Amino acid sequence: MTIKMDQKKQKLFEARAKIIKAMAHPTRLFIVDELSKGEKCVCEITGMIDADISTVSKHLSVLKASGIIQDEKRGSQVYYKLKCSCILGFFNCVENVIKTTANDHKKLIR
Amino acid sequence: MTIKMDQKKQKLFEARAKIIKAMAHPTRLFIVDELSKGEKCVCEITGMIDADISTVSKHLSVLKASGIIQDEKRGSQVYYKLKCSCILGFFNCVENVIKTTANDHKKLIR
DNA sequence: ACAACATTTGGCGATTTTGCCAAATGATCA
DNA sequence: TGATCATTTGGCAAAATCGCCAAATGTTGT
Repeated sequence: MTIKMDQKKQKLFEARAKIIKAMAHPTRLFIVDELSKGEKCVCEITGMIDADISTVSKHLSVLKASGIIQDEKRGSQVYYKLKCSCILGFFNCVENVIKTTANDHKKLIR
Repeated sequence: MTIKMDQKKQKLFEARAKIIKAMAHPTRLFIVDELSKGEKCVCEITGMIDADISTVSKHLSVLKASGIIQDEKRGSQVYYKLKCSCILGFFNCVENVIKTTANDHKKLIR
């Protein structure tokens, strides 16, 4: 019900938003950043995050449902890894936006 | 209170998440996509979206607050445009994730 | 089978986001 | 000045998200 005319277009943007939404949380962003260095099991990830294990698990399932990461069970542990390394391009651009904003603030002060 | 040890790291990921969060909505994604083709005034944008004008205006202000877009008033109209074209890299990657997921589903069916 | 470990799921209150309406603000023009 | 157009802001109810606890599930080793 948001974008006019085209039903398909609407669905397309919803699908895209779901993926971006999956990254739209500090903890999940941190997880993606860590996984970009290589696969990790849940216990390694929870060791780095100050939240309940169940909370971390839910963050992981959001990322998995979006198709950004994938899991693999080995013994009693579950290992997660990125499915698309292009995700890292996000960070570069985000950093760019942060820098630009910081620069604009400086200009205002000058 | 999410990522262990480092206070600065925490703030960094929060700042990044804020920017990604700004894109994490179908309507806002649509707006960014449209603005990637060139600047547009609010009335042009609202003409393409089936929602209250005030709703669109609020979406625009979220994008503006995140530093992704900027506005410029000309006469009685306000024109918006992207601040960083790298934002478009997001779409490519998102499309990639969607395709990969679709492929995985096909494999399951086969 | 039982205890211990790793992870996920259910549920629930607290917080945040969303979207509409109505009202306010600002610019243009008669 | 008053009317009208363009846009933003305030407020509020509905919906979605977040994070904890407790409980369930699955695995390993005894």
